[in-house]
Amino acid sequence: MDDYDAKTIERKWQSAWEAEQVFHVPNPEPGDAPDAHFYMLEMLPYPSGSLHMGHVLNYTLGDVVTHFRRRHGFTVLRPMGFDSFGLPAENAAIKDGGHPLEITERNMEAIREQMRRMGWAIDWQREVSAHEPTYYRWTQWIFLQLFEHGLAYRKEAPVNWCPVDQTVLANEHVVDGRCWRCGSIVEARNMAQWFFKITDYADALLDDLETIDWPERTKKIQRSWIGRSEGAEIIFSVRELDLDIPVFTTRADTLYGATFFVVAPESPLVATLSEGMENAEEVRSYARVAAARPTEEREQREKTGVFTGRHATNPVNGEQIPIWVADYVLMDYGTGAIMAVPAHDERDREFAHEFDLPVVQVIAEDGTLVNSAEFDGVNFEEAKGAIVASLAAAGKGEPAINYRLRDWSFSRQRYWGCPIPIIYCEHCGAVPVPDSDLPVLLPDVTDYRPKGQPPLASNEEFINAPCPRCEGPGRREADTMDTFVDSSWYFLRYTDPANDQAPFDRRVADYWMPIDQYIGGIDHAKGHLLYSRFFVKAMNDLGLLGFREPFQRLFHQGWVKLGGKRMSKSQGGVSPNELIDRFGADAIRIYILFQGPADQDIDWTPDGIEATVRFIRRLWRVVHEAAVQPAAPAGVSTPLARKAHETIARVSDDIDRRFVFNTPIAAVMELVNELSKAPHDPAARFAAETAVSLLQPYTPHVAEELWGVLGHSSRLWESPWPVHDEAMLEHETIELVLQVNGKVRDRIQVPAGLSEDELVARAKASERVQAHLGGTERRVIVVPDKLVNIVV
RNA sequence: GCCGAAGUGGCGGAACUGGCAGACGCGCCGGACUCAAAAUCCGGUUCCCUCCGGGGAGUGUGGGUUCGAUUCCCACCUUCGGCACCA
Repeated sequence: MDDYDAKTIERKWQSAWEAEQVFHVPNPEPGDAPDAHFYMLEMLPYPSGSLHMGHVLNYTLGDVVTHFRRRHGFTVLRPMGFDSFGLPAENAAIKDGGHPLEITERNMEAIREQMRRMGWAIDWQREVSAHEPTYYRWTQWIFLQLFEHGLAYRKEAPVNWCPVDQTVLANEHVVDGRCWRCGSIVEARNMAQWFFKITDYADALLDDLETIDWPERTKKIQRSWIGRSEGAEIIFSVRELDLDIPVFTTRADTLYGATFFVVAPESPLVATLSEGMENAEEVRSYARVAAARPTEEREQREKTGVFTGRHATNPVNGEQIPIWVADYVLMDYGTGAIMAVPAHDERDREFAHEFDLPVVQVIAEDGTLVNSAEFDGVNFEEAKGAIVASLAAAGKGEPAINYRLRDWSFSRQRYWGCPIPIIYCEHCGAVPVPDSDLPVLLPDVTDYRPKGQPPLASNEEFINAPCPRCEGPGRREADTMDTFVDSSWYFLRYTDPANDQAPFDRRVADYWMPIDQYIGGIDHAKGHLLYSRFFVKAMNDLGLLGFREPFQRLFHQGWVKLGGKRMSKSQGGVSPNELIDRFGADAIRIYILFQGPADQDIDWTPDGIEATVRFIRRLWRVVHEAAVQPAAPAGVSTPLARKAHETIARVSDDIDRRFVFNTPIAAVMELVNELSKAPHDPAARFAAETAVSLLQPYTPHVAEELWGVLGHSSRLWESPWPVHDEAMLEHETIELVLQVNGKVRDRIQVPAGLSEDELVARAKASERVQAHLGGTERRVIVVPDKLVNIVV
């Protein structure tokens, strides 16, 4: 027996898999009989560096599932690609010199090599990269489809501007008022920007969460991000201006308690209302200053505001209430104006307190209305509907729904991204580039540093283009797309990566999709995972796809942390490559999954990797010993044989039903321990085969090698998953737990299947039980084949 | 502030449907082999008490339901995540 040599074994099997393209799966031809197939996908890496241990966990998880499904007879699609456009590569290029393209491709090559060395079962023939024209041509095409159907539009709007990265950010990427990448405080700017109309899909995105198998916490994040709230739109009017101002409220029941009215400083109403008033200048200057206040300051929550001198009519009682301008009212939620009910809203109460405005209670302690005319005594929940109904009859209000979700701003003032295929023409406006002219290639520029305007704007060769409609002079859109656009449809391109007629053939996409198991970090809960759902729904509406959800089942792996922080590429210290050199890929794969439940965070420590190597060496030794034993005669049922069957059952159930990956390793360790204690058991060989076979998804290299040692000429990677014999799980004797008053007093071996009376008799025969049986017996609880509890 | 998740030995964790708390592994202690060490193997390892038979306590804290609670219910504490002037 040679010593276990990870390096040689791993190289050997990796070469075999590569030479035979073992993990490539072809697409079905039209008319093929449907087969059992499975689409396994992990979120694709961003090639701004090389892989870290977080990736190792993510992709090893996917790998175990891939092998497990393959060996259950499924055709498993498990592709890989690169989210290769984006800021980090560009910033790295600016910092260190070099071109983003060079840096990106160098990183991609390093990652491919790492992935090969980890032995992951990937169909490399389907590789896609966001920055390749063959890919982004279709990103542009999909954008144009959305544009032509009104789902992508350009408008001037206040947006989040990162002063360091010199670009606009989506709401999803502003964290605590700061840029999620560089941490600078985000500024509000008014700019013409591109948006996707994700708000059209707010209800669908909400409702269809019921149809997918996702972690509940992720659904909750999406639900609260979409933020649907049901209420009413109610019209307040300003008599002297003959002006109707609608407000949104969820509390129509408190309408009689509205004692003042507030308009957001950004609202166009500020100008209208202050027009001709004595203090017009004061009002406007407050609005100007307040609107320009940095978000951070505005969140201080100290109430400021100014009275306009105007009054609005409360539609329920005709009361004239003062109109204020105050920055605690936001322009981009509801209508940018509110009715204020200081008695029942904390913010309104603070404001009323600050400016000495009247407070009128309209809901009593018991939840019924007071001071509310004919609604007095009505329960507040009922009053909501009743008041809205009565306003609706008078044409002064109607039920309404508001969302906190905003449209997705996706244009970026940076270089390293997908060009937006639009040409601006003086006569024709924003004109789409015809399909036949796609892709609009990202030009090779030398200076791609951000200078307040997008780098492409100063590239004369790129920017000047004739209008596709009138052939007059035009200018190309100089912004590029957010990388989250690229990653909103990559999983579709994998199904048909070489298609040069379309982003994908609908038949093929419909065959593989939706993804059966998606694995990635929960940090994408309200970004990528929401955007992709929107894309799929929109493409379904456009007839490009036959399904409405991309990810049927979702799992979030935990973070691998170092010193309490998430691992990232910028943190040195733990290099998967170095670990592979020292311990081998199999040991690292098993180690990272043995640390605990895969959805839980792991504090990285190298302690115990050695132990994992030790386990593999132990396996190596006992399997070699067992390999010279004769094969077990049929039906042999030694304790070792039963242990093997039990292990098959446990491992299969853990991976399949429970989706846990640490306990199967423990189960196989137990089996190997038993085997090493009984090396000449008639079932020794069977136990060894079982251990190797069950471990194969975790340690595919050494398992394959040992499969050969055990005399198999077949390939383990394509051998059926073992099946346990149910009869072997039944024990002839069981350990009966004996309790007195719920405390364990004894454990005895008894034959399985005894009657309750017989079990009680045996329990009472126990001396240790008898010692605690003083007093009257009140009750006896029997759990057959398990436990007897005598209560005295 | 609102919403959500999690707290188990010295450490990572196991206990799936209310029924033996601590599987498996790390670390540590003792032993075998060895001139010695490494490697390997064997035994022990929740805490406290013990006349060595055993007894008691114990899953963040305090209560409750139950014959029986890591598991269910209530309150609280701590940590982590989401939202946050959203009307």
